[in-house]
Amino acid sequence: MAAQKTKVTIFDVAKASGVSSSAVSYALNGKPGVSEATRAKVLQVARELGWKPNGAAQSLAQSKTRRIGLILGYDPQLLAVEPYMMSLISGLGAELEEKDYSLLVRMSMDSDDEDSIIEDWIATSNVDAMLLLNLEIGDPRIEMMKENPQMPVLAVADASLTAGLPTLASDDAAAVGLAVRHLYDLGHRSIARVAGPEELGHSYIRDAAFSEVTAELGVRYRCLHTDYTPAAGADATKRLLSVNPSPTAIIYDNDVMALAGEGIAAMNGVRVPEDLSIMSWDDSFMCEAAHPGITALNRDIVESGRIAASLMLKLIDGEEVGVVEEPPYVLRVRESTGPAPQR
Amino acid sequence: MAAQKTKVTIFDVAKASGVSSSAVSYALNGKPGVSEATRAKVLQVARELGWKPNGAAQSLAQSKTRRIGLILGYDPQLLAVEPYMMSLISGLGAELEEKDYSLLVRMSMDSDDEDSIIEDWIATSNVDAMLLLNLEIGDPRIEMMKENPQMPVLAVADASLTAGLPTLASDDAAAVGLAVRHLYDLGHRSIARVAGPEELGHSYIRDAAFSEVTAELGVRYRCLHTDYTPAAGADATKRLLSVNPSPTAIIYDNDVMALAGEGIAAMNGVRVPEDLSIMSWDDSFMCEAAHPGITALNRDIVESGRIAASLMLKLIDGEEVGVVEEPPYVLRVRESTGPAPQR
DNA sequence: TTGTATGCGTTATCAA
DNA sequence: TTGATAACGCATACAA
Repeated sequence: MAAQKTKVTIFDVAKASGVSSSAVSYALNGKPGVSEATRAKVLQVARELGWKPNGAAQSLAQSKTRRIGLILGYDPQLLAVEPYMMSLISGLGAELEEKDYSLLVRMSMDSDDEDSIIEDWIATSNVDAMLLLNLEIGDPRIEMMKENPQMPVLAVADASLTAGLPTLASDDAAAVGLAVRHLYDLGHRSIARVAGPEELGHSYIRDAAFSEVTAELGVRYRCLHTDYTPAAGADATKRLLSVNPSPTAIIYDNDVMALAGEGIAAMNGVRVPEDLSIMSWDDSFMCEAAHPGITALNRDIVESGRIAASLMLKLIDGEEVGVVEEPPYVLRVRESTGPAPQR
Repeated sequence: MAAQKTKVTIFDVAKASGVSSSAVSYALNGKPGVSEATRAKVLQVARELGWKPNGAAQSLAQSKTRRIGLILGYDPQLLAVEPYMMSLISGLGAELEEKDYSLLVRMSMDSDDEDSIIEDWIATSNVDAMLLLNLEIGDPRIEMMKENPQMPVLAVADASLTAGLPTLASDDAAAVGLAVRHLYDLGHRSIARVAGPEELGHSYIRDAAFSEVTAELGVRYRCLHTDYTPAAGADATKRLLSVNPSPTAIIYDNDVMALAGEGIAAMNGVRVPEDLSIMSWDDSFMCEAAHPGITALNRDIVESGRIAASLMLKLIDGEEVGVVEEPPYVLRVRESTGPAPQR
C-alpha cells in the first residue's frame, strides 16, 4: 500500500492476480471481457501494488496525450500586469483538472517561434488540442491549422479573425457600445481612448467599433496607441489633457494605464470625475483598489477559460464546434466616471 | 516538403533512404554508427518527408518526457492580482524553451488535490521533475518527495522549510531588514505591517523577521493579517489609522493592498508621505503607476524562474543541487515614503 | 558501417 | 471469459 520505488506494470499486476495482462487491462479500464470476480481481484491487487498507468505507454498505445497546448508570448511585464492570461489559465486548469487533462505550456519569443511550436505539436502529437490566442489580422497560423485538420484547435478571438475555425468569441464591439453609451448618458461628447499596440487584432476590432459608435452618436473621438505600460499611459494622458478643448473622458485599454492616467490627472489638478471621467477596459483588483475606484468593463475571464477547455474537449471527441460567445462584458460603475463638466 | 497529413515514422524514412531503421535513428540523433554519406542522405529524406519524432514513443523508449511539472493552487483572484506566478512562469518557460522542455501545468483545488497530483506524476512518470511552491511549515509534501528520490524536485521556499531538499531560496529576512532600515533611517519609530494569510510559509518567515528586526532597532511594530484583497488592505489601513498614536509607516505584503491603503489615506486626509509612509512587498507596474508612486521591495522573479528551470534540468541530469539563493531583493524608493512626521 | 531484434508499458485483436 | 500476440514509434544492444 505504500508508494513503490520500482515501476509496477500491468504484468506485475497480472502475475500477482494470476491472470493475463490483457485481463488486467480490461479490468482496469472498466471494459467488458472479464468476469466480475477477476475484475474485483485485479483492482484489489492493482491498488495494493500501487499501480498506475505509465503516461507515455498509454499515449503511444491510444494516440492520446490528455494534454492541451497553450503558447504564451514572452513578455513578462505584460503577462504579469495583465490579469488576463493568468485568469484564463485558472479557468482552463480548473476545467481540465475535472476531466483529467493537463495544460502543456510553452513560451514563444516571437511569432516565428510560435509557428515552429505549432508545427512541432502537430508533428510530434504532444498535445491533443491547442488554443490559439492573440490572433492578428490575416494571421498565418489560421492557414497552418486548416492544413492540419487532424489537430483540433480553438481560437479565442473576435469571430471575424478566425476564418471559420472553432472560436470562442468575445463581443468587443458590444463592450465598446456599453462604454461609450455610459459616457454619452453622462453627457460626454468628447471622448478619448488610450489603446494598446495597433497591431493586435483586438486593438483593431475595438478601434473600428469605437469609430463607428462615436460617429453614430455624434461624439468626438480621438485615439492614441501605446505599448500598454503605465509610462505610456501617463504620457498619452498628458498629451490628451494638453489640447484645448481636452476630452471630458478617457477610456484606457488596460487598468495600469488607467491608474497611471488617474495619477497624471491628480498631479495636474484635474479632478476625477468632476473634470475628467476615466474608464478602464478589463477590470481587476487594481480598479477596485484605486482611488477613486475606476469604472471598468468587466468580464469573467476565468469562466471563459473553463468554456474554452470544455470546447476543446468536445473537439477532441470529434464534436463540431462553431462560434461560441464568451460571457458578455458588464459595466462596473465606480467613482471615476461622472457627469460631463459644463464648459 | 509540405506538411504531411499522415504520420511518417522512421521506417518510412528508412525505406525512402534505402537503409535500416536503426541507421535512421542514429543519423537523426547525431550518434555515431553511420557513415557521413548515409547520415546526410537520411537527414535529407527526413526533412523531405517532414519527419518528426513521436513524443510518446520517444518518452516510452527513453523514459524521459522533457516536461517539468508545475502545480498551481486554484485561487484565480490571487493568481491574477499577484504578478508572482505569471512572472515565474515566464522565466521557467523562457529557460525551458531553450532546452527544448515544456511546462506541464495542473491546478489543485486544495492540498489533498495537490498531493494526489504529485502521486500521480510520480507513478505515471508524466514529468521529469517538478517544482514545489508555497510550502507550509512541516509540509507533508517534503516527506512524499523524500520517499521518492527518483523524481527530481526543486523547492522554491525559505531554506528553513525544505529539510534539505534541493532549494531555490529567497532571503526574505534580508528584505525585511532593507525595508525596516529604510524607514528607520527616515526617522520612523512606529511601523505597521499588513500581511497576507498567516498560514502561508513565507508569511511566517516574514513575521518572525519583522519582529526580530524591529525589536533590535527599538521600533514599535504591529502586524495585521489579511486575505490579500484590496478590501482587506483598506480595512486594515482604517484600523491602523484609527488608533492613537497611529503608525507613521505601513508595509503591505502585496501591491494591491498598498494601493488600497494609499486610497484610504487620501480619503481620510492623511497625506502620503508627509503624514504616512507606505511601502509594498513585491513590486509591479502597479507601484509605478500609483500616485504617489509606491516604494517597494523589488526582485527579479523572471530570473528566479530561469534559475529554477536550470536547476531542475541539472537535477534531471543527475547533478547535485543544494540550496541556491534567488536574486536578492532591491529597494525601489518612490514617492510614497518620506521622513517621519514630527509629533 | 550496417541491419536485425528486442524492450519500453499499454491497448486491442484474435484465437482458444 | 480468457490468454497469447500484435501494434504504437523509437532507441539500442548485438550480430553481421
